[in-house]
Amino acid sequence: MVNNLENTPEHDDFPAEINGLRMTRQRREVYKSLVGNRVHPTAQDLFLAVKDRLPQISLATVYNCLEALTQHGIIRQVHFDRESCRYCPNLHEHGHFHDQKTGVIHDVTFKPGVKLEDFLDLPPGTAVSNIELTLRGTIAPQS
Amino acid sequence: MVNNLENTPEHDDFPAEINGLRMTRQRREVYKSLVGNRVHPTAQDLFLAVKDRLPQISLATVYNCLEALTQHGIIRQVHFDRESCRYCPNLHEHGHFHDQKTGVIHDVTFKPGVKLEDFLDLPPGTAVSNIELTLRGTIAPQS
DNA sequence: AATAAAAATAAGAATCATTCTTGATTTCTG
DNA sequence: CAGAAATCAAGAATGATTCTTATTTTTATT
Repeated sequence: MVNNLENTPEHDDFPAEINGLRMTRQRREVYKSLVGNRVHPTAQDLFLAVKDRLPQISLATVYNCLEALTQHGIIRQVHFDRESCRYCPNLHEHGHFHDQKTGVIHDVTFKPGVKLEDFLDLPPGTAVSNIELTLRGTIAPQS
Repeated sequence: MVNNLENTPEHDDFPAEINGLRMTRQRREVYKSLVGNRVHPTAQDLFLAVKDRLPQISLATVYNCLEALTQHGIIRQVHFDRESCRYCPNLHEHGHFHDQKTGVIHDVTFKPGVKLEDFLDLPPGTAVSNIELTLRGTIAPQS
């Protein structure tokens, strides 16, 4: 049988490996669909997007890819209540603002130089390894 | 048939209504189990706790009660990733610190007087109606 | 290049928290 | 008290995610 070249690097300059994770064709397509995407898609969204290029991909594989990418610190999960997980390629520390009118999710950055202790009363001795900040509300139309 | 007195106020001074929500026996027991509880229990946890007093209560009813209490602003839901919802009787604005060693969830308060704009770059015109802040990490043993 | 071992994938079954449906009770209104 | 509305119990249904298994692909070794 013909050797499958699917998982060799392609014409674009996409790396064969990121953070020690081998970039298979599936992982690469999932990742590429996420990077060019500001809407914080769900696994299902990405499944549909990737299907155009890999018609035989399965939803389970998309979940596997997202899990692998997350574990290797290449992407992040975002949670809104108990809705489907959403995924975010923005690795900078940031929160999310969910516009309740439009459903659009905006990244929200911390002001430079701000530390947790500046605005939170943390129990003594706490070492925070992960922050998840979710805001909900509306955005007034700009005049 | 004997009139059912289950839902009349009892010997304790528990109100018959809170925020416009009638306190049925089920809602009262669910709420009481949550108030005396610092561990941010799940619906399942509360179901088991309430069962001691109301052996015939169903899990679905516990969910219904928690939903009603939440809708009326009497308690709050707390989310950790996509784990089961947890419930919190603390209505003050606060976040949660999840100790990854012990699993204990601590309430974390904002320093007095702090405003969101003090530490976040919010899109202009945003009106925030809800904040969810989740921290994960560890707490060093106190010397 | 051939082969064995390891990793990744596809497909669909299984899981599990939550919601929904239905019929019975209970409470409220008049 | 009668009828309407709300609540409840029990179990079925839903839906996102995970798991299982067989197959395919990649890597390591000869």
